[in-house]
Amino acid sequence: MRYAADHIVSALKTAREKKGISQRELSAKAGVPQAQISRFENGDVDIRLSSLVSLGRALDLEIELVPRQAIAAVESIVRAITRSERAIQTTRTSNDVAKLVRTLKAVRSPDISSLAIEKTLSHLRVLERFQPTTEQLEAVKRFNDTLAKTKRLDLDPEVFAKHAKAIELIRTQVAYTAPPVSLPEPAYALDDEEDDDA
Amino acid sequence: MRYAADHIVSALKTAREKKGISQRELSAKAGVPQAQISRFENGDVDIRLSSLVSLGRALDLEIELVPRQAIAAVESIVRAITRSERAIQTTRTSNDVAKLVRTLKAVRSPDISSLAIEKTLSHLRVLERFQPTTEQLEAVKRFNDTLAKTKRLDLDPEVFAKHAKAIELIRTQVAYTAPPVSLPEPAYALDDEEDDDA
DNA sequence: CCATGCGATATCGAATAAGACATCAAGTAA
DNA sequence: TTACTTGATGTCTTATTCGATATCGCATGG
Repeated sequence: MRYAADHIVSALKTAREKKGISQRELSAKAGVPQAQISRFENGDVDIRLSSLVSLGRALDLEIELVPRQAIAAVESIVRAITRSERAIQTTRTSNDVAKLVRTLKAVRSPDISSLAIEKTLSHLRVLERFQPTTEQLEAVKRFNDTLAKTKRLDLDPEVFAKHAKAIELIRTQVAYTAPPVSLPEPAYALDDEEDDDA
Repeated sequence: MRYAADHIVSALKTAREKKGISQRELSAKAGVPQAQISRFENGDVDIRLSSLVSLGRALDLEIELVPRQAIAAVESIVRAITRSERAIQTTRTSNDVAKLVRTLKAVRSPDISSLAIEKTLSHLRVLERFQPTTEQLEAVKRFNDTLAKTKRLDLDPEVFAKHAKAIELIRTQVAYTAPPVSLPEPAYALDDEEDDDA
């Protein structure tokens, strides 16, 4: 079924994804069955307000009625806040960084210097300590995707450089803008074969 | 039934009332049965999102998901806009002014000079030409309520003066801030026994 | 290969919103 | 009084969410 509330539906879904929690976790928090959440996110059901509020609350979102005149202003505020929100550190989101670390370590290409790889790895170590924004995490994911596609075989040095540059930029951003608090408990460890600090 | 969405419910109800439209009118606009709107406004039903959106749209309101961090800012914006919104001119809202005019004309009290009454009446004439904000209209309603309560008998001159002062203030505000457009068509006429312009 | 976690689906019964009426009491205007 | 409007309720029937539970295919990691 399609009903005229797509933006709410997709907003809730992306909110969940940004928090990096699964439908089952959200289900536990909100007290709404996972099956129901799935149906809801796919627009299969015309959700009731009480359920919507429950789900929203579990995601730190409130439902507001905004006058048409004000929605531009409101959305810009919301956008600004959302953008600057740190991604909640979970096993899942940190896995994106960990995964990239793992893959990079496996790269053995004649066209890419191990020095360049080391540099990127050290940037990732910084990302691990601070909490990157969801926006920044996406760059990590893109890097992962690219590496997955090329299967680490014919890795184009140009492409690699581009992604590496992106990571470096993020590292700089993070170091300057992220709160200098270290993670309460690193969800994973980087040190399996090296141990130098950046 | 009570479910945790009171603020939405009451917001929608007051929005409708501020527009001065009846449940039946809203029903026609939104395509939702009047009975359903009544039950909804009383919190008797757990409304579905599609209905909520329909009702909201008919009232120029959009549903937004706002991060908890942002709701203070958002609400302040919404408040600011709502407060300064011109009341939609309908038979109902203009009746508030007309009613006050009628009641005032009927006042015959030894404690209140007819001059004071005349003055207020002339202010009301200005209010009729311009569109007062909903906030300002409320002062008119309050005056009405007070007069209704006292049944025009033992009207306290102090109280009268206070309300009259409020109306005068509004008249000044309106003359300065309201758009100098006259109403497309005055929903009612003031001139039944006098015709002097202010 | 096996275990795990993910989102999507299916089924079923119970609860309930929705829709289409019809009133009704209270207030209000003529 | 009479006529009209408004919001609230009642009563049907139908449609659909909801909740509980199980399962599926898929991807990932060991």
